[in-house]
Amino acid sequence: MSATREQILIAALALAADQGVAATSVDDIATRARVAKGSVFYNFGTKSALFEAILSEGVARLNNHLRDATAGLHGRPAVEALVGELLERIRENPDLAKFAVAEMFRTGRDWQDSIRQVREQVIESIAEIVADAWPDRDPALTAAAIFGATLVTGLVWLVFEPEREIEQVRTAILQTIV
Amino acid sequence: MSATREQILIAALALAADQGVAATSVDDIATRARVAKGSVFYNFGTKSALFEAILSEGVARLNNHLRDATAGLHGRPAVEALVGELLERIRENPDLAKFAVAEMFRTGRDWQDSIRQVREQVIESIAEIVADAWPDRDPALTAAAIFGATLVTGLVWLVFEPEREIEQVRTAILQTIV
DNA sequence: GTCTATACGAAGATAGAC
DNA sequence: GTCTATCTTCGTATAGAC
Repeated sequence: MSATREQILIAALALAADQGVAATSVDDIATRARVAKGSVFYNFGTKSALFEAILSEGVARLNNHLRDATAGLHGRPAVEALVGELLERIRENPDLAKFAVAEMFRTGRDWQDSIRQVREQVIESIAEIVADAWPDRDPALTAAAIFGATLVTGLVWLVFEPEREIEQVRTAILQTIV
Repeated sequence: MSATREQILIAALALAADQGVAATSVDDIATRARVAKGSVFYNFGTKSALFEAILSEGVARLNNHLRDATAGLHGRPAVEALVGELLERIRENPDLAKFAVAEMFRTGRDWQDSIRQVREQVIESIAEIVADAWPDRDPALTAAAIFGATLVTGLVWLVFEPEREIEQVRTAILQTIV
């Protein structure tokens, strides 16, 4: 991937995580990425396509990480590995987590399809582990609860109490989830 | 409150929940509310002030409900009442929940202060109950986990699987949280 | 208190030089 | 492949009639 393209992706995600996509202008993105506005359109075509690329590439990586982290595990250990890995991914890329949270429940957006895939894929990954660990529970709703608890706690940590250790956060979540 | 003001608030919240605030124009709000654009500015001054009003009024109501629902309760029953009440509030006003989720972790916004108060007040309300129910846990992080689990599960329910009963959702959350 | 008409700036997108 | 300059549309906000 070219350096220009990379810089644009990073700048766009950072700005959108903080202000939202619509409030982030291509001018702002270009300035922060230290490229000209024309380069943004040359590399991505439209503003929408730029954010679709951020979303789909980010989610593909996340799903791979979740699968690797839980491969071969079952029951409670699988759930613990999953929560731990998700938390580390959020720490690794908080901007992507913020962006995903903000867009997760919207339906009237250009990248509606991309975001739907994100949600379904991630919840589905978690639901498989839940179904295996607790066969008597509703997999989809339980997966949503675990995902929500980890995502919100992780972001509260990184955005408002970054001085805490990840182990502290992981413990608090796993104590709350059974 | 005047009918015009009320219609504007409802229309603005519905549109912002679906598309985000910045992507929602005052033109769109006025059309949906069946009033003239000028009336929006007459009643609220600026677009920002309109959304600040939505946020602060909505959160004041939410906090009152949470307090009433848990008054006099302690320990696990208090947590159950809290989750149940929060879930009902989300069902009652899903648009406000979507709006709050989308804005929750942003810092570069006009209504940054309002949203900070929202988050702190709600998490604080929950943290008090948590501290009482589980004195050995970290109140703030545990509160975040419970809030996140309920909020995300509630919205997954209403947005993507509305055919389910609220009791089913409540049970799934309370089974997951201990 | 609500409307219509309009001023003015911002933002997405394109054209063409280098 | 990246830049600058420009076009055009859209959106916030205001002024003034009713």
